[in-house]
Amino acid sequence: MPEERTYDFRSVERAWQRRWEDERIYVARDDDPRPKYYALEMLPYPSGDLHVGHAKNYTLGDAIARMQRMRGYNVVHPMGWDAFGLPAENAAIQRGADPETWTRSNIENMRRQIRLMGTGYDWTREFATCDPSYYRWNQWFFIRLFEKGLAYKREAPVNWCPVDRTVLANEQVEDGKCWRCGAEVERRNLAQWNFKITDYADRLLAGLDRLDGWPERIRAMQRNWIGRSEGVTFSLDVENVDARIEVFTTRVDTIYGVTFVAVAPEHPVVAKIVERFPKTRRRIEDFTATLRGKGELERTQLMEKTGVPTGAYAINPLSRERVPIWVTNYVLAEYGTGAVMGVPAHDERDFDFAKKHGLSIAQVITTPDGSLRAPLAQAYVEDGKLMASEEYSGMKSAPARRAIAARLEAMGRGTTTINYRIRDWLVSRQRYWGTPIPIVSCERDGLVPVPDDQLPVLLPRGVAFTGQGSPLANDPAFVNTTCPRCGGPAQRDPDTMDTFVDSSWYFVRYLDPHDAKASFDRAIASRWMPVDQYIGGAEHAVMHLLYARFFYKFLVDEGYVDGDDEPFTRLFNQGTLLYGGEKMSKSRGNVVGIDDTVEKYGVDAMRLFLLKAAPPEDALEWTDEGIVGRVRFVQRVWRGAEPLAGVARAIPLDRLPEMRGERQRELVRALHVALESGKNETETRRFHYNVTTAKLDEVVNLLTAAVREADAASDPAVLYVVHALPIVLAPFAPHLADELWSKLGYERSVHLERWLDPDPQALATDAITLVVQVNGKVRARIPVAPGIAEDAAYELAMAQSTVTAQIDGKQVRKRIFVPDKLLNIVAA
RNA sequence: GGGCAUGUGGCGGAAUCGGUAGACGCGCUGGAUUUAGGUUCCAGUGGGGCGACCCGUCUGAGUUCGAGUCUCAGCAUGCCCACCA
Repeated sequence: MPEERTYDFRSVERAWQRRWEDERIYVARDDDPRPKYYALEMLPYPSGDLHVGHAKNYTLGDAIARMQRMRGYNVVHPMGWDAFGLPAENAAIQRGADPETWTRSNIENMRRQIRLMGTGYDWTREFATCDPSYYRWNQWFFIRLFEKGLAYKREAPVNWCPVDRTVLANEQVEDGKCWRCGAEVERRNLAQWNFKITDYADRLLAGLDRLDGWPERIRAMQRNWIGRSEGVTFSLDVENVDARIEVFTTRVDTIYGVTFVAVAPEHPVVAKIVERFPKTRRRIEDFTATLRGKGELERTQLMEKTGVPTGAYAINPLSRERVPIWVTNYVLAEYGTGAVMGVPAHDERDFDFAKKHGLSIAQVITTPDGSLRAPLAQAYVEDGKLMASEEYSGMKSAPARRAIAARLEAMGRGTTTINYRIRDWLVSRQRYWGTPIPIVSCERDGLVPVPDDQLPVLLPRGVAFTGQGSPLANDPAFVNTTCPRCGGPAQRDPDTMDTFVDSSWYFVRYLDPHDAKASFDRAIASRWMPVDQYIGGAEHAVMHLLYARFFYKFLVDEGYVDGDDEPFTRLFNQGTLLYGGEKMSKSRGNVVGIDDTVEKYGVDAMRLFLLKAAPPEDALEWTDEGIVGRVRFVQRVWRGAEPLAGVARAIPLDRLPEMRGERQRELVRALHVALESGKNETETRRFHYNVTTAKLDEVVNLLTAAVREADAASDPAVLYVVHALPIVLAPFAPHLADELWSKLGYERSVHLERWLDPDPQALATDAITLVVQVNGKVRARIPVAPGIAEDAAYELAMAQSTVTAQIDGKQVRKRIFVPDKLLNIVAA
């Protein structure tokens, strides 16, 4: 039996959600004259059901978008679906579900749940990346990249996940394991499509310096991933073999300490040496066999450093010494040149290897004071002073590097080189549920792009999901086609694109989502870009966020969008939601559902809890008790304000009300403290609305007390706060705010109102508390008038027994006076 | 091993600048109201002491009139990177 004054959140919340959509209050217009603000949460994958962990992410984005809208911005806040991907296809294999049907029904459910949370999205911009009208432009951009030489197909050792049965990009291998399923990744030689992200390495790095609206942690992770290192690449002749070995080193100052050359088993020189020295063939092949199929993790980290001598020798170009060439497991074929100079005295890895295989160790760097002498117990890897290095002996490392680099360059043997750890983005996937790669392979014409007017290359329906081989490769009707150039028989590429391609430009498509003639309109996109506030978890630090930055630079370079080539001006990393101490996730089985929570406690209570419990960047523990406090808050607001709803219409909020006494002053001040907090948290982009909502508690607590007074209904200050309250609540508890606002007699939604500016006069106080310290310890708090002079304050302080008792008999040495705040008396 | 964070009551957390430590909420305790009350209202709630007081922000040093805040060292936790030559 609901009591008269109980706020019935169930019916109220649903009614407002309907009205907001009917009135299209979140639809952003391109021609709106107000300054634009693009708020965006990372594109969700429609996995099925939302839990309150998702709600945490969307609630923050929604509060920011609502706040900025009320602060006078033309806000665009879109939502859509990252709809391609493996789970849909796995459901097809396991349960016979059609991936599209499965995905679409998940989208339906998640859209319903997101609406249930009352988030103010502009649904007119919604799309799913599996819509042909979207992925068509994936294909179109793929061809543009291909034309510029930025998409290329190449056979190389790649990461293969045996469980998901597809290749993976380097970024998608974590600790040698597949980022999705955790299976140990294998190495395979396959011909695959790559995007040349390495061409953008320096710009991706330089751009990070400008992104001061990004968490430093994410920038550091990207810098680390790109991994720029400066050094020298030089070549060594191989004795009696017609070949040279190129090596890359950042420590060319240690070149006189080279005692061996280590090469990766895949290095081409190995074949030439084997040809020249057939007796070593067996040994090398046996060794290589032990490594075959082993992932990079196993080869480079789990296994001990090992190797076999090839029997050949390389010549140090400066010292002319001959040093043995070894095939080893610790040199990566893909990084640098696939070969390194071995300097055991000054490199830990080389030291270990030399010790194990009895290779000599030649010290060529000593400490600046020259005290360090062989035999070395471990590698000395610091810079120092050169020794045993001919004319360079005695030089410091840094100048020696420059001098030796110049000498090698003059000899025509070397160049200074910048090497990057990042590798090209491998985008082919041997799976069905993704964007088909729009390239046809013709025996005569080679790789031919599908003409633009034949896009999209549609995913065929009704293919068989056997779990054996790629569905597209097994479908002759799809694969067999004619060459667009010569008309002869040709084959379609049977692979689909990495779904990270889909999410690399979706944020631009939102701005012109229904364009059938182009990916998006240049003028419209340029008006809205870049994204002003991007919100998402840190798990995409070196995947999505790096790919999207690369892709957007390409879009700007090619003139598809004008303006800065960084797409996300500011990035906010949400903390995860924990439940029972663990991250809330479906796979852990510790989820708290949205539907149940909303039904039991209400949307606004859920939103307020998620905002209030912790700063948004921190991990937050969900508790069923904690949300009860927010349910109480919602009810308290209603019980406090609603009874006064009919008393007065249209209280002016642009000026302060008459305040009859200190209680009224305090109440109005509390409101303005909350307004100021909301403003500051938004402007500084800290978004610590946990503090702002705490200030709202104080307002409501004071209001509840004031309303109990007999004359509350005729008190201008109380009525002023009642009328202002919906505005300050609106970004955080949007339904409660609008319900109260309409009860107060206003026709238009409160979300179309202006946020109120905190009034300095309301924030000012006419009595302040002066803290009196003796030797830094608080001894008294005296109420004083603002602006009190030091001498007057001192006199008041010395009238306090708690102060004089501490000074008792001591000499006052010093007085520290902070106006209106503190007086510290130093006595000894 | 390297890098970056973080460390405050029983719990989540507050505390622009170095200036009243613990706002606000949960929980707990006591009281009120109610036929009843799991989501009502009020009050109290860092520890110690009867007490004017003493102690207290991971530990230890330091700077300062004054340190949760700054510096150094250590410990703990979390995240990221980890044979990249």
